[in-house]
Amino acid sequence: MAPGKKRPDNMNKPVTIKDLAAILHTTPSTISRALRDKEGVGSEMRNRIKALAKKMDYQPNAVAAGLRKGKSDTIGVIVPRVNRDFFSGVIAGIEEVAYENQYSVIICQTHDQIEREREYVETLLSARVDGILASISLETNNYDHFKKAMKKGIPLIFFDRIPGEMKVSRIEIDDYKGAFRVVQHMIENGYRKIIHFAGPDYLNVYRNRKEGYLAAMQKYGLPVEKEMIIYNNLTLEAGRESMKQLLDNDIVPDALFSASDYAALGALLFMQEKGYHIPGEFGVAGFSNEKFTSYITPPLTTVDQHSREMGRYCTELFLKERSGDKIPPEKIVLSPELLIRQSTQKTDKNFN
Amino acid sequence: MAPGKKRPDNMNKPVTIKDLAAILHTTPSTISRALRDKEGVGSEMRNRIKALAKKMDYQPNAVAAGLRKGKSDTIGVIVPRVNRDFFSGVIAGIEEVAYENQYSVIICQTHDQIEREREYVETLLSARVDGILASISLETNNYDHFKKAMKKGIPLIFFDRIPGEMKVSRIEIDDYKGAFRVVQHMIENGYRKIIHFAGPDYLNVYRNRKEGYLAAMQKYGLPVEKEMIIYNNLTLEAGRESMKQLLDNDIVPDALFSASDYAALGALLFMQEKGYHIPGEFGVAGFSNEKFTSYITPPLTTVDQHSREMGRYCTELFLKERSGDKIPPEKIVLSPELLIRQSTQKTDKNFN
DNA sequence: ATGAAAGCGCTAACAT
DNA sequence: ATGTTAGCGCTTTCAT
Repeated sequence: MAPGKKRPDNMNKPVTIKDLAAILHTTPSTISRALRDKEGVGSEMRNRIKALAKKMDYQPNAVAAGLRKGKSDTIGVIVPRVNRDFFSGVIAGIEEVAYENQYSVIICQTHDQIEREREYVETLLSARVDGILASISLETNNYDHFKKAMKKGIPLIFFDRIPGEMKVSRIEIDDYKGAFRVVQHMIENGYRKIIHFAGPDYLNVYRNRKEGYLAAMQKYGLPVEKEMIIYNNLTLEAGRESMKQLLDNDIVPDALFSASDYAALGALLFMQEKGYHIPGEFGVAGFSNEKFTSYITPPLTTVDQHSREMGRYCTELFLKERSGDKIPPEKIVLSPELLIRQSTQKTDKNFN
Repeated sequence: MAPGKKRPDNMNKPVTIKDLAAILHTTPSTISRALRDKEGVGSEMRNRIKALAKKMDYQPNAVAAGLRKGKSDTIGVIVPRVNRDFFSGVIAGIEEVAYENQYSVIICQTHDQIEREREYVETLLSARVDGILASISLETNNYDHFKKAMKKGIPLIFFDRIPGEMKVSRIEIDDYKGAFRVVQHMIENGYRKIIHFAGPDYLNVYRNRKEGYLAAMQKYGLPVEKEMIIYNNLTLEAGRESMKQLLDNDIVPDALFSASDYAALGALLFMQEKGYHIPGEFGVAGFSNEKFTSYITPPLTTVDQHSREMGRYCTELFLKERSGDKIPPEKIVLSPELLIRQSTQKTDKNFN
């Protein structure tokens, strides 16, 4: 050692259980047991150990423990984006239950890109997370990366956006029912030519919402022309643009059921600019119950997806699968909640 | 071994570099070098190794590597809540830069509780994260847990909500300037008795917004009575309730500058219900540029905090501090952006 | 270019 | 109640 060094033995390296053991003339195993409140340590010894650990500012090393135990006490969560009310609601729910069970949560945003999704699955597998909770990206139409995770035997649970072809546990809401109810409500309120903004058909949620829409229309004998179903990427801008194109093509519906609140908002704003009265001349309903929907004018009819509960259930599903070897996949379906607001109250005198 | 077992040697244990080494009659060190593209491996050997790794579905174990290297390639992020547009924006920014630099992100929500904040700091230290990015909870008035992290020498960077007394790197927006500008704008638009919804004074952001408010009022010679500054918890409900109490006490201001968009919205809705015209009879401005602010009627004047940029800068600050021993704390101050919308346009004929 | 050896910090099986 | 031993999977000297 060169001269001029500081703190000869108190180098700034973190304290380990070995250090503690040396000081107390005992062994690492005893320290380990004491600190984790395992039995097999005398109460006097236990107290001395805990006191010393505190005094020396001992910091357990979860990485080392993880390596040894073969688990990390960490859950990986994959979502398209964190800044959607729905997803951040789910995350909040996941985090709550995880916290209650001493799990950490690693959050990954795919930005709706399959490539990022792939890389994140790799990262999570490398990190040896104890489970993966995922909602797939808009682009995801191939599931090899998830199948790989399954093959490794790590619990994998999907929520909301779910790969159709995989046999895994899942939790979703009844999108079909939610859509059916919205549209039924609109029809009963006097709307007839109701168009639909849809997402990609290979995503269960959008397919089901579209089916619900179609079923309701059919039940009431209302025709659905091809042009009445518009596929777009469901953003605010897309909603506005789609609406514009419809009018430009002289297609004038009297209502819209959008698979997304954002696209609904875009259309709503556009129609208002064009001078249409909402809900009098044009009714609008969305899906997801984004926070803004209740604050806009008029407040937007939408469907609540119980995001927080979904997150909680999802994590509970994981906890159940965690230990159990080969529990058959479970499926939970939550009931959506129709939130009737002013934007679809064509006939209600109170609103007009 | 009992009979009836399956796959005698191909047990379902994950493949390790040792396994690969045995198969290729070489050693773990060579495998490790090859897989990580370190020099010192013949190109033919390297190819054979990579091919085998792929074929055997080898999954690197980041936990083991982390233990060995003493780092985890993970950043811990602590926020009050993920489902605020501001925080989820910051998270999005953090995640972007982290991803570009092969870092994972662990997200922790304190729910604005100091106790959770403490526990999460512990968790992150145990997990041996390479850095902590944090925005403190509403309750946090003691910083021992963060000081502990600092003492361990792990990079700690605060954003937005910052402990006053600590000498650490930080990134914030100029809340004072933002508030000053809003209030100045309101005064210039003819509002006189402008009240303020404030958060706790020990949080820099709220203190600064209040100071900005006071400075603007003073500059224009407008008196600020004690009753004109209302401390509440800045939720929608609190905003509504505070407004109600003011009116109940016959205090009738002609405008509100709220330190939070949510509280501003609560007050706005309440005043509308009471029949006040906004912005004609009552002006309202908020702070944070939550998404809903531009969709409500009337759209809410507010201040944008450049959340995404803040997240990006914050992570870049971490990257800078990561290796460098004892770089002096840096401080970045972003400029807020005043978003003038209809809710404060008292005198603008276009709006009334 | 490759191999041998050591060890990161912890836990758990097996003694005593 | 405590100690001994072994090893999780990897990276990194240090040899050769």
